[in-house]
Amino acid sequence: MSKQPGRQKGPVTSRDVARLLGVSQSMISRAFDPRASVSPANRTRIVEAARALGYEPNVIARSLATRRSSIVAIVMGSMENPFYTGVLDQLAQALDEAGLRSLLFRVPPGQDVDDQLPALRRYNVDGLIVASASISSRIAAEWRRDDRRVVLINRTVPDASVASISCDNCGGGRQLADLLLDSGHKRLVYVAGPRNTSTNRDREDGFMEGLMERNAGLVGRIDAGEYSFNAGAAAAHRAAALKPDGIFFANDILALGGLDALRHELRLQVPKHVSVVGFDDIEMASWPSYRLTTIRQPVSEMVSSAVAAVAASATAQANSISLPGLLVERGSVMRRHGM
Amino acid sequence: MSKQPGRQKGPVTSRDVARLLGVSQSMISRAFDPRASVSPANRTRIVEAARALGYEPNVIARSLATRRSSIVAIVMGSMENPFYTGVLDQLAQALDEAGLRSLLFRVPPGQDVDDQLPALRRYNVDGLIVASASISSRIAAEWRRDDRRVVLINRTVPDASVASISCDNCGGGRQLADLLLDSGHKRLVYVAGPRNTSTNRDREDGFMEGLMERNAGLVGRIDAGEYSFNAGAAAAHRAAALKPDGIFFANDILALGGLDALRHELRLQVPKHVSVVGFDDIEMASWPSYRLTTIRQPVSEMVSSAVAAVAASATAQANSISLPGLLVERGSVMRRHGM
DNA sequence: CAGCGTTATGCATACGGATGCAAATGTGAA
DNA sequence: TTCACATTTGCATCCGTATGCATAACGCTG
Repeated sequence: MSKQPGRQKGPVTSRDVARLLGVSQSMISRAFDPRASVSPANRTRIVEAARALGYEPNVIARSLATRRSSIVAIVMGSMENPFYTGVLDQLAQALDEAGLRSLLFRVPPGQDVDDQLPALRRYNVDGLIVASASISSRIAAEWRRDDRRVVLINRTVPDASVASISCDNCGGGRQLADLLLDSGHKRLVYVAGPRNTSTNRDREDGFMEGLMERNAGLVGRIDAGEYSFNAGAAAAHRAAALKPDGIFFANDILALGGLDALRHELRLQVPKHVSVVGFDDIEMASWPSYRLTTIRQPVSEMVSSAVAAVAASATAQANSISLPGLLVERGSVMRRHGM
Repeated sequence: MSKQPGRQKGPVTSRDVARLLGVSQSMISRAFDPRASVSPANRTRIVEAARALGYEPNVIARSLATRRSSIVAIVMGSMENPFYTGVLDQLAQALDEAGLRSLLFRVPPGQDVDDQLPALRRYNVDGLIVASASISSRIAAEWRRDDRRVVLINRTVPDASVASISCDNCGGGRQLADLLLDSGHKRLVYVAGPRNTSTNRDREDGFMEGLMERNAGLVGRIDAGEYSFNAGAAAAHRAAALKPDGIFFANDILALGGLDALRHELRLQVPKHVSVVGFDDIEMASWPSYRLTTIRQPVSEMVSSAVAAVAASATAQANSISLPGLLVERGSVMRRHGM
């Protein structure tokens, strides 16, 4: 039970450094703020002493005083779709490089994102990146009022205060329509994802427009209900009944499930009997068993834009940007005879 | 520019509630602490008033006062291995259910985890769950001293103060050895993952022991270098030169890459010409194109144990637990003739 | 009704840094 | 040398909640 002042209990604080150097605590604080005015000599002394003592500013205390935290919340809806695990991975890394921490929120399926968000504000998070889920404009407005940025990935919301970064889902759908038509497909089926997602809506719209512009149409439309491998397989069974020669699955994970069902359960050859295309270009799409032709979403660009948007100064205009997807042709589409 | 006291700038604080009710701020604080003594009548009044005003305790301020944060840091090494994205997903969910938030740390490849950890302490995180990476015992000791729990998933460290949850990798390796031997395989190859991972070491050890107990051996050992699809494919090429009739890849993602290379690049049939087994049971292992026989790690149990361990009271003993894996037989192993 | 043990409440202060303002110091021009 | 002005520094206070200690209110027993 020695009570020497030398060995304190807790971690080193700015006051410890101040005492050692015989200066005020404020100066320590300022020494770590690049914009503050501290004489160069003292700044050096302080930084050295701080390192010697093992002092690191306490982020919590700082956050209490400044009302900002350098923490960005990442809200993920489903993680079933591998596309979003990739996004998450890159997001975490990009935020880290921007000096921001990521607080991860998984929204349980069925739960509403909006309900979780008030809890988030108690953490003073500086911003919010929402992937694979949406958000009400009421909530968005609240956050904006507090000067907290919110960025949606692949979703949009009719409110100018929230930034939104998407792949050009509509344009991608068109490209796929052109591809299938150019290679002579006549009996096309669209397998839709969840109704309420803008990714699904835009891809479908683009595809249909592309078809209609060339006076083509669908032989059928199947509702897969959710973005998952099994849903894709189930949809493939229903699609097969329509004798299609080409199927556009609303995303890759559906397409992969569909492709496997087509080949292994329905004994159909892909692309010989049916062509299959997807959307996203998840890693597995390139695996030799699949070689799926698809649209690649520019994930890195989307992630950098998202991070730039949350980190943006308050005055910056929140805007929606849409990045073009890239058609990646692999082996799941075949040129049809007699066109 | 009205200056009415009614409409404040910032969020509602405990003092606002106190003022409204004409009681002290401490009472508000205590009303939200189940162990504190507050008269039932007042507790009710306070909770109601709080809800009416939209008051929510500020977690940052609380954290500053209590030195705890209800935040757990999840440190992930590589996210290339899909197994860990599954773990992450479940972890985030389980922590959430335990009332804990997850701060996600991605350790860039090549970077040392230890270097990142001091930064973490500035966030007052209550605990640390490390997956797919290790940690030095010096750091572990520091955290323990501050009464911060650290839990390793699928790694161990020679220090009793850190809890460690693993799948019984060794036992899994044995099971696979038995399976391959029982089904008459004679020319076995082991494809190793990263040298410094305990998962790889234990699986290999278990496999070799299983082999040796029955006087069998390897026809060769290939070093894949890392846990990735492409590394598996590359390893398969080298393994094929050895004319094996069975290959144990240190984990599923390697096995999948290997399997595809075997089939599509080396024109070998699996399992007819070569049997293939992996470890983890990632989702893709069950896809019809692969139907990989593998050992399933009990992810849910591992995750619950990990969460229980970080949430445990300080007095609880940190211990290492090892959960058995389950052999999942699918279609990538064939019974060999003449045994 | 006095005397005592509980329970409820308020007061004051701590947690660790940030920051507006005033005081002190330094610089240059006249 | 003196005064005006810019740069450094320190003081005091705030951010929002938790909590030890003292006090007030309450219930019970004899």
